[in-house]
Amino acid sequence: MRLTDRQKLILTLIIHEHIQTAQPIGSKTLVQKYNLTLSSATVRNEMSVLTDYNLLRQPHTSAGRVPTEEGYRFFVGNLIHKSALPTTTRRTITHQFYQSRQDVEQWLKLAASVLANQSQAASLVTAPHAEKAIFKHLELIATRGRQVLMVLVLMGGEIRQQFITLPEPVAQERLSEIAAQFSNLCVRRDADGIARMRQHFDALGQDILEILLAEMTLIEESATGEIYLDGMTNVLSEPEFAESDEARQALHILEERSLLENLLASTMVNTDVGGIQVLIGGEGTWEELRQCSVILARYGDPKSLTGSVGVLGPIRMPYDRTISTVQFVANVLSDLVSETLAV
Amino acid sequence: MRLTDRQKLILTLIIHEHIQTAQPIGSKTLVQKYNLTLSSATVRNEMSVLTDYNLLRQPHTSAGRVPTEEGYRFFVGNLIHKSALPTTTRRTITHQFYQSRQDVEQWLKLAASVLANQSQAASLVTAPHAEKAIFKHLELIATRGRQVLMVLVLMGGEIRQQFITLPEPVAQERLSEIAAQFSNLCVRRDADGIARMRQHFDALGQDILEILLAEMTLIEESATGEIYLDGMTNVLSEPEFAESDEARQALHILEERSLLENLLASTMVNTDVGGIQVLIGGEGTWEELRQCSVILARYGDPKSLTGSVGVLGPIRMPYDRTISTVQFVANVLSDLVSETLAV
DNA sequence: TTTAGCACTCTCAGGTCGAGAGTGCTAAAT
DNA sequence: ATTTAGCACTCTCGACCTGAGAGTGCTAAA
Repeated sequence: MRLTDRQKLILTLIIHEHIQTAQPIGSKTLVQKYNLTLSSATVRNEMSVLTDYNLLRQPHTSAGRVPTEEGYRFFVGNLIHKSALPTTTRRTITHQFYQSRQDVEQWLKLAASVLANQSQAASLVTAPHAEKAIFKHLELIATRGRQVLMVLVLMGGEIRQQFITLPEPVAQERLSEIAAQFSNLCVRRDADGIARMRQHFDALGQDILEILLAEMTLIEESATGEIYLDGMTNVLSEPEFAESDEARQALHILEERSLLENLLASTMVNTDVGGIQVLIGGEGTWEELRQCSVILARYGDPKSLTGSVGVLGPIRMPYDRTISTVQFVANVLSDLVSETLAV
Repeated sequence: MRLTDRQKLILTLIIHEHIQTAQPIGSKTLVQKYNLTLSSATVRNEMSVLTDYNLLRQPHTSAGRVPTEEGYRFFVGNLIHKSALPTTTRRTITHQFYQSRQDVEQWLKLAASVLANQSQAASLVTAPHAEKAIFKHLELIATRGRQVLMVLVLMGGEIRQQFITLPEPVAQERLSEIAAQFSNLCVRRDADGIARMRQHFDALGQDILEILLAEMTLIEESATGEIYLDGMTNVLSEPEFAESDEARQALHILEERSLLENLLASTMVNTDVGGIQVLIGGEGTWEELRQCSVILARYGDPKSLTGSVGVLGPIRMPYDRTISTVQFVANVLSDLVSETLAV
């Protein structure tokens, strides 16, 4: 599909205008508003062509034109000029990160909050997660009776805590001893590697080893880390969701962890760190997202820890700005992660 | 305000019917539907009285009656018969808890999910939190360079992790030594107690001690632990929120952590473990919740760890069932917490 | 005290109507 | 070969009207 420059201009203007007003745009309005040196009739003809190409659509005969999903896709793919985020915005964001508590959880929450505010849409951020779980450190803390708190630290900084119940009460000194043994023998090993160390431990140690293995397998199997959401109410205030329950459906995806993981997994599979994915109107696969667009980026260290960050908003979304924002936040997170967490 | 039995019956029936239909209820409908041995005229007279008492309201002259907030309050305060939750439901819930992973975080998520499903409303659950932070265990794990991962365990099982930056790189053995020193000297002490141990530590130890103190103070100052939410989309599907943005406002409270903490703090202040608070229509204080009711209970061990659990739904809510559910989930959590976490 | 009867009120769904915005087509102008 | 003016046509949207239906309050009788 080859468009003339004028057609591209008109498509761009219509999208631009529609994003602001949420209304169908007519030929006359367009000419007036942008002082085009064209008559409305000419614009009408071009619009007609764009409609044939399925880039524009009329809600009904004799209303203005509205971009189709394909229109948006063409726009995002070919016409968008990747504007860098204004320096002031970038400074504001960076500032917030560097003055927050030095804590991964805080950073992720902050990233979600910043994205939600900047884009006025719902944001989602997943914790950095390694494909392979590599052991770093184990801690066992007696609580009472046979209950023991197990804290497992992986290379890269992922931490999991869990209460386990031992066959019989064990003194704290004994637990610390075993934990130290693990931390010495198993550091930098994966689940298989740890399994092979089995004979170095006594009965109690072996019990704990089994639990540890189960836990590490569990971590590896989960496709993504913890998921942080923010700004869901932003989406609700968009006019296109005023009275249908389309918004409810879209937000439902965010709430249902398993759906969300699917979405992330299938979208991120081809995306490298630094890359960005734009999913417009569900792309035929996600029925519930027919009215929504999702912009996702990957952050972290490609070889070890990666996570996703993105926003979900109405199709009618300021793509250039939002894409820049998502990308910028992903970069900031990448920096923070590689500074503090890298293996 | 003294009501006759018949007035109480009529009020109860109207509330009951309105909760199901979300419509104003007329005298004739009421008589038919519930086979009352009364004429509609009599019911009309009684309705008129209840309207004078400000327990009922007419959306407009010559529509049926709708309960007022006060009506709901009277109902919840005086007329409700606390029905125990059906045994099967209780078993289902208990079952889910006892077959989940033994992990506080899992339990809280599960509690939120169960409540949201059972009540078809939004649910909120806060992590158990002690008024006084009492030290139990410290762990220091070298990551790289001067970055150290600090894991702090409090009596009661609250865990906080944080990256700290030391003035210079320190070997893991040295860190473990210091951590062990803390765990020995400071166990069962509060922030003040730890501060008094300052002279027992060397320079590095004192640096860490300061960070530790700051962290403990921070924990104490935060009124509640982590907050888990679920089922926000349930609220959106209620007919009264179909086309206004009242729902958005209400859900906004759930998203804005600080607002939510206020709500919890001011509501829970008079509530003991085992007790329950019902906040109907914002009670004049919470403008955004004018259309909503919040039901909250406290769980945990009154002397050490407590948290809140509750739901937020439309005013038009099946109070008896929802209250039972919230109370039941609170009890289950109390049991779990006192079994595994108690000091 | 309760109830039958009745006049009255108000909403809601449906229908009609004109204004306004926008289109596509045609024929003239560039 | 494009571009543009002109015009007939289409469709929505809000305003307005209308009648059916539901519900009320009051009065007088049971």
